[in-house]
Amino acid sequence: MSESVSSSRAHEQFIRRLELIAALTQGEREVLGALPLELRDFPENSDMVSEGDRPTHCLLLVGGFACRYKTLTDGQRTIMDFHMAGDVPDLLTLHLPKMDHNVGTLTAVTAAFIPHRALNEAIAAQPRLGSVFWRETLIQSAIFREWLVVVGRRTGHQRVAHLICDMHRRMTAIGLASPAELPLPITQIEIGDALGLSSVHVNRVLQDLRRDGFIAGQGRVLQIPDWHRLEQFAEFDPAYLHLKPMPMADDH
Amino acid sequence: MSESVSSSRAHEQFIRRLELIAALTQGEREVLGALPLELRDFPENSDMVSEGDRPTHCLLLVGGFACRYKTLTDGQRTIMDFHMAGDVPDLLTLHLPKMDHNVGTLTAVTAAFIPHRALNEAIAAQPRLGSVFWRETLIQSAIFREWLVVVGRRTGHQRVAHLICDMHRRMTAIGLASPAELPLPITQIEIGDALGLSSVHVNRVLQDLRRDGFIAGQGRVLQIPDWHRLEQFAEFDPAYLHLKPMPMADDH
DNA sequence: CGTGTTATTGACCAACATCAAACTTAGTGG
DNA sequence: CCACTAAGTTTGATGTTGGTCAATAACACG
Repeated sequence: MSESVSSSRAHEQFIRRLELIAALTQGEREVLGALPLELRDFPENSDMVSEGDRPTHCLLLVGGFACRYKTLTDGQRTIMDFHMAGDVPDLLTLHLPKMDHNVGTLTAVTAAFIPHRALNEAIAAQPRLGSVFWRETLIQSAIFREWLVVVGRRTGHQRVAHLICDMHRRMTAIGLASPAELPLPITQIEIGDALGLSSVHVNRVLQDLRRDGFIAGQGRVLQIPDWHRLEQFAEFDPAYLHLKPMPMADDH
Repeated sequence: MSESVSSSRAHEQFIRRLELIAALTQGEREVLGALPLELRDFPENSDMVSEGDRPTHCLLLVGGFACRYKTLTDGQRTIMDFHMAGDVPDLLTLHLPKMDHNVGTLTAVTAAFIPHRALNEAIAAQPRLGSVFWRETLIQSAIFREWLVVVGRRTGHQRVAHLICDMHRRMTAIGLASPAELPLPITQIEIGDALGLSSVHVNRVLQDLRRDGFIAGQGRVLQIPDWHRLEQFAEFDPAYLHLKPMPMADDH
């Protein structure tokens, strides 16, 4: 059920993920590589952290997809963000001890538990790591702001297009997608929950986008004939992701 | 145009504001009280920080109201949050140097400039202050998440009611509102920009809320006959503000 | 080969946008 | 103090986006 290693694949993923948003020194990489991790598997559609929890660990996603969501009194849920390998969705519990929302899995997930204490010791040993973690939570914040604009002001078609662009950038950054193919691991219901649309409407929007040549491919693996065109349509500007320039960026 | 004092009213506001979200030691208060501040006035409806800027200072609001917003290509704007005395809306520039949105004034504003360097020195002198600032940015983040739910999933009536509850809590916390009266310094246009509604619709919604006894008073000073009823209607749960229990809380 | 989830379709309806105009208010200069 | 102006508020008429309900079809899984 659990296992403890030093500088495993999980460590590497975490380090590579942080290097997408900040440069790391060798000393910092070493401290990160020595973090104690306990791997654990979660089934599809289960909660990893729940509203009201006061966790003593953070969760590093190693495989699979998760989302951050709230459930309303009438049972509706709002998905506020998606998470994937390398993300630590509950990094905020370091300084906001009580969760005010849930983090749940979309697919089966493997995650590594990192004790708060170990993270704080890492920060103490390499203070700049504190800034990197802080920065990571600020980028999260920037993503929420951008989604606020998307959900508040754009049409259904633009919202769906924006979500596709967003996921594509993030998945490409960690090697899970390519300019050619985007394997989206989320249902139309979940897309609706994230964008404030009904699943019925999401379905119709996807058909329109397909008809208009913005997306292609059936099932959950999308091909996008013209990224530039899609991004333009969605008014997608990746600046809010604050990623350093990608190695194999497909920018015009 | 500018003035430098030690432990002015601005310092006190900042300290009191931070004490709403975290306990401070005497040493921490002293370091905060010694921060170099330069006061400056901004006219109504002007930008204090703009998208693309790389500020070397942070802005502490001392008087007046401001908002955080983005402008879309078609000229529409989305307001992502409101700010008031004691807030440092661009605290995030400490670790996200390039602004990805604007901060502008709603009313005439007095703000104090604090050099990044001074803030970093304060953190170095009292490391727990770093955690407090980090926490402050995390609460900002929690507010964005909550608004995401509100904008994505609630009716116009609930959105407006929620905004009123939100502003009331925050303004009461710093002494700008009471259970009896809420002097809202924002136009219906701005309410619409914040909630993803047209100003026409906001106007009709306000009339409905008035007719149904949720709000009273004309002009921009609202009276709320029954806070509990309004909060229930809005499904407002103040947990996301992460404020410590208020001295004169009006909880049931 | 059932059983449950997801995707799709159609019919109908409500919330909210848009457009345009009138009205109110506050501020400004004479 | 009064006209003049600009911004905000209010009202009405009309159209569109996207929701809801309900049923069917397509999958995935054991």
